[in-house]
Amino acid sequence: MKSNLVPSADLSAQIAANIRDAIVSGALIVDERLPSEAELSLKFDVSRATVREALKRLAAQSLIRTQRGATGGAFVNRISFEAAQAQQITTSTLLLSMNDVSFETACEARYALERACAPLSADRRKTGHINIMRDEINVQREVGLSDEAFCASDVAFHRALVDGAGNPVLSYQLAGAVEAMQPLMNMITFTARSRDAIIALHITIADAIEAQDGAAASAGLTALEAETQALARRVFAQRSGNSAQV
Amino acid sequence: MKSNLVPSADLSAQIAANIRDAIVSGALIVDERLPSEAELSLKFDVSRATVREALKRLAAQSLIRTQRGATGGAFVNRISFEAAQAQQITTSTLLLSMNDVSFETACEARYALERACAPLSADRRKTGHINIMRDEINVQREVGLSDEAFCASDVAFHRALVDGAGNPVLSYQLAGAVEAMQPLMNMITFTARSRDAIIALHITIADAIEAQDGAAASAGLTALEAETQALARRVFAQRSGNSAQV
DNA sequence: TGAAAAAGTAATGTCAGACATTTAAAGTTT
DNA sequence: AAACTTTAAATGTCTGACATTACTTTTTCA
Repeated sequence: MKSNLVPSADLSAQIAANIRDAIVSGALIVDERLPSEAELSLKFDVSRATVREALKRLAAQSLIRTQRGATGGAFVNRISFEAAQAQQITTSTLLLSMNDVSFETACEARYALERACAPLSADRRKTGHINIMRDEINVQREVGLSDEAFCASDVAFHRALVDGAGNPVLSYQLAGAVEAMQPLMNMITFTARSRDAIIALHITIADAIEAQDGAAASAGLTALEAETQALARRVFAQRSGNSAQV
Repeated sequence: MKSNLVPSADLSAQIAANIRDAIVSGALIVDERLPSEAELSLKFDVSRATVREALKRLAAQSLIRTQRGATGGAFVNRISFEAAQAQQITTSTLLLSMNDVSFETACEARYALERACAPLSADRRKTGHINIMRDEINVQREVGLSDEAFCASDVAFHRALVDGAGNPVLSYQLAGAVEAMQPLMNMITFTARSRDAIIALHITIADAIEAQDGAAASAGLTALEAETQALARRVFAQRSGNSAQV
């Protein structure tokens, strides 16, 4: 852990980058304790406040955790799939909402990635995954269900499909794509008829996954993508046609 | 932007969460200026140091940027695909290295996701993407090329393939999967013979993409995955067989 | 008059030192 | 031996000061 820092940035950013490099490169291993704040401030020749700002930056990325008390300090964190997923979802969601990504583009990406999981999920899905999919389909059938709840159930359905592949890396990657779509999906009003169409395709997909027919599941996802894109086009066209509401 | 904070966590974490929620919910919009540190410290009734720690947490996630000077302050940042990608790569890389994810699992995820891009890329790739792929194949042919350089070229090849789909969301998502694999790939020794096999498949894939034959490109990727998995098995088996080196 | 120079100002960046709080370990008492 | 107390070391927080930056305003003077 050398102290060769890049100038022209905040000291706390430089120090954070320095320590981050040490973690990424493996010079600092999981659960290893960093020097105390006082020691770091000596080492980098800055005040304790600056060291703390650097450590908070790292904590925000789940790279370290801190403990108080006599044997406390900052420890290299083992990034969990859960924490990484949460971060990825936040980042992906903001990325889509801030960069005028079209519904079409995001939707295409999501279904392309899901199709990648379908054959694996058809192969390996457990009974639990099938059950979740069936349950969510029943939720989606409920009359009087709000659009938000319908979307949430949709997300749960698709996550079960993805999880069925039994590959945590895939589940992690897909979480961002699927969850980040939700705010965009929430902009859509789902009529009873469009819900019926979606539910029918969900049943097709669940059947295919249960029958371990990957090709059929992929085809179902393709059909669902087409249905969703068409629905979105209708909704957006109607909106811009009626009231010119943003 | 209310001040109803969750207890039992650091004040700076609570404040960061509060402001983060305001950004994610859209209460604070892109390029909007946050109150000054002094004003925030009044508002949340904490010291300026604590406010600064909170702001550094947000800066570490690219949610805000800060400017010095009279008209400076903290501004809501428009997350760029580039910044999001860099974060995702760091997170994904650490996730794989820290959680004993098997080569097999990571490799499967990567190729599954890449196959999702292949048909789109075959449809839409520009000449530039083909050129990059051809160029990287030539790099991979160089004699005396180090394993690291070979892997780096491999990554560049596959990123060109993914970028060919012309979907920034897909490119962003895939960047994590492809780049995070590199450290794992670097553990492999690529013999001249195994390089030849990989290069041959790269040529098959590049040809298929150029011919806009998505199915052939997918098939090429499947073959490449099988080749890579087999190679990894050979290398790891040999290592555990010979010297009991970690 | 007008452009350059100087001063003003408001913000972040950094520092120093103090105190509060938490936690585990060491020591003491019963 | 168990329960309590003390100690020590660490992070968490506060206060106040000064440094630095960059925009705005004013002044100077050609």
